[in-house]
Amino acid sequence: MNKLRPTSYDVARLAGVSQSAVSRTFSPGGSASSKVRDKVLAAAEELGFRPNPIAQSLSLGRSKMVGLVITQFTQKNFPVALQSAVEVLGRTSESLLLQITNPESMGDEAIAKMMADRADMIISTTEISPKTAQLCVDENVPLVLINRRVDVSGIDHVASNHRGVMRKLAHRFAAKGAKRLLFLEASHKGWVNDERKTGLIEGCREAGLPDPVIQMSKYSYLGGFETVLEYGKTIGDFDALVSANDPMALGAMDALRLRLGLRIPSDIMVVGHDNSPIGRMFSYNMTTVEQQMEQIFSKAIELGFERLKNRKADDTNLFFESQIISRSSAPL
Amino acid sequence: MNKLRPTSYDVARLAGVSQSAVSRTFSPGGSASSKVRDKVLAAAEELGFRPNPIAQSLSLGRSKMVGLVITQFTQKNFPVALQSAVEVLGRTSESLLLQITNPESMGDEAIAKMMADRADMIISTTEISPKTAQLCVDENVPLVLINRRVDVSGIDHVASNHRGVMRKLAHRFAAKGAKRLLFLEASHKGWVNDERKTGLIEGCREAGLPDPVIQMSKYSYLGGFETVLEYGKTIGDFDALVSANDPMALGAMDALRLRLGLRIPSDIMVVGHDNSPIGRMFSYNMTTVEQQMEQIFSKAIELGFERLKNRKADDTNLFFESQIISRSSAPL
DNA sequence: ACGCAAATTGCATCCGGATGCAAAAAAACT
DNA sequence: AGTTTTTTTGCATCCGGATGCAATTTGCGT
Repeated sequence: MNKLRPTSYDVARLAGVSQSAVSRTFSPGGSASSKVRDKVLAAAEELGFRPNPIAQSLSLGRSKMVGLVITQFTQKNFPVALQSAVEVLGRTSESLLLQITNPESMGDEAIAKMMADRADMIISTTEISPKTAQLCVDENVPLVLINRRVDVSGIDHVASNHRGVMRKLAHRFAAKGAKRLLFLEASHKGWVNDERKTGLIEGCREAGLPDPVIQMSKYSYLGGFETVLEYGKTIGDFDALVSANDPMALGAMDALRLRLGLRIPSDIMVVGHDNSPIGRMFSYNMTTVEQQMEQIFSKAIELGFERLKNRKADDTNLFFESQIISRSSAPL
Repeated sequence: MNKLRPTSYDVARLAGVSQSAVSRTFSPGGSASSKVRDKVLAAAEELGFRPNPIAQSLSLGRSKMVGLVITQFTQKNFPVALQSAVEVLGRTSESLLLQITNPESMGDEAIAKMMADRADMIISTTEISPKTAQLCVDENVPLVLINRRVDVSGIDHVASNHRGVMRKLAHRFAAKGAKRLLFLEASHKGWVNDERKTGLIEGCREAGLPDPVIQMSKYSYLGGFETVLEYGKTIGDFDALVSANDPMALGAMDALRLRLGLRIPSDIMVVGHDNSPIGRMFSYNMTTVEQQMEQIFSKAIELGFERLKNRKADDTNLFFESQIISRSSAPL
């Protein structure tokens, strides 16, 4: 019954060689004659032997696991991000260790848990305190932040060019004759929100538009809905509404159409952010901005590996261009 | 620079005790006098010592990791399921090892990878072949399937009572005077789809309604949309449309309202499935069915632990009651 | 204070592979 | 064949804790 898994010693005995020979056969650069290798492989096959990854981890000092700390966004690009990470990791021989954090809270605890679990590197999309970041640096655990900032040397950052795409958006609006823009920023602020806001303002100035009105809103579908209602009919004074994320934009659309009786895009254009699947549905068909999530994760993991192998001295700070996806809520 | 992490030997040396004393201090049932324990804890604190989980795994033969194999559903309850799993695991001292599979493919490969990674147990929401299931049994890795079936002894199953809630739904429809029901089943079939269909049919018969019409549809928003369009105006002959999942239901709603000009619920009621956040938005406000995901995951993990401790001889086959969430698309 | 049981502590070994080193074997060169 | 160089191979040890066993200490009873 208790059929224990065979070890390298079992294989060695059956093959009539030493345990080291077995280990070398299964190691990429191990020197073993083809004669020995064949005997070992045959014996391994017969016993169903697979090297124990835990023993390997202990011996090598590497766990072959990448820790991913990700914020939970029920409606946003959470699945997309995860999917990207999994796909990228599938190509390496790493496994995925996951922690999920609440969007409002810091990820420090989650990162600490990853360190305790001995993840080889940590990729995080959560806010993080400099103290925790420094801890990673001290312990030589590569940490790569995605769409977040922390001012600590030894940490890599990969992000979308949030500012750039928003500037481009402003120019597109200008080209369409839109003048007065309303920007819905998230009450739960952060670097991304700031970048987007700044980009939009910069773009408006460059294009000769007046500064957009900045309006704070609760970060959710309901938040966007209620914020628009508070404006009431006066929201018609704006030519376009730009949201820092999709859920708020969707809430705004529903308030504009269902409650205020405005038409989109003729009365007011709406642009969301992150290309969540919801916005693609026909009843919204919302113009939005898409981040290159897969590329971002891919690069993040690559950077982590470079640090692991000590091939890096400088901090990387990389940006990927986002795409504007034009749909009927704002034909840009 | 290369500040290696301290080991139990370092702590032992500093505290002036043996390595075993350190180990025992950090082990739950270890016998250590308070004098020694204090010295060890002080030394550990000073050095920042934390037991190496990899070494523990090797020694204990347990990895303290739960493997979760989950199907990717961009619009469905994927985040909910994951969140539930993470919350439940947070209460144990396990970590989460994740694999994501394509909904159309088998999870065998993912399960094999989990076994290779030496997960203590595997919780899966993917289709799986009996062969792979048997492999888990043979290797003594507890496998618990969620909302899936496999006919192998030694595997536990936890699922929602899909059939039961659909029967209840039929009764509710009957009470509202609805007679002719249309059931949208997913082209990508499976046990869940069958259970839902069967339940609805049973419920209709019990309630004295005619059998529902079963219509296959592509499993997606667009699938539901197009399927409804194919019916055209004749879909108005039905009193209610029930979908095997949310995305199809949402697509159906949009087709009904935006293309066919029907009113929901007065012309036709619509019920989705899984309570995805989208359905909650005001423009849909869709009646749906909610599964007790957190309880399901919690139970699944509990069952896994019981098998790990050999406290189980029989196969468990457990069902949790789902809730009907009544909203305006079908006020039930 | 003495005897015995119970609790504590250290020693040695195990978990399963990886690897430096030196011995042994094979290949290459006079 | 004799010698040097290159590969193979095995031995021994390490990675960092956990734990059975025996030795030691402490506690309790009289």
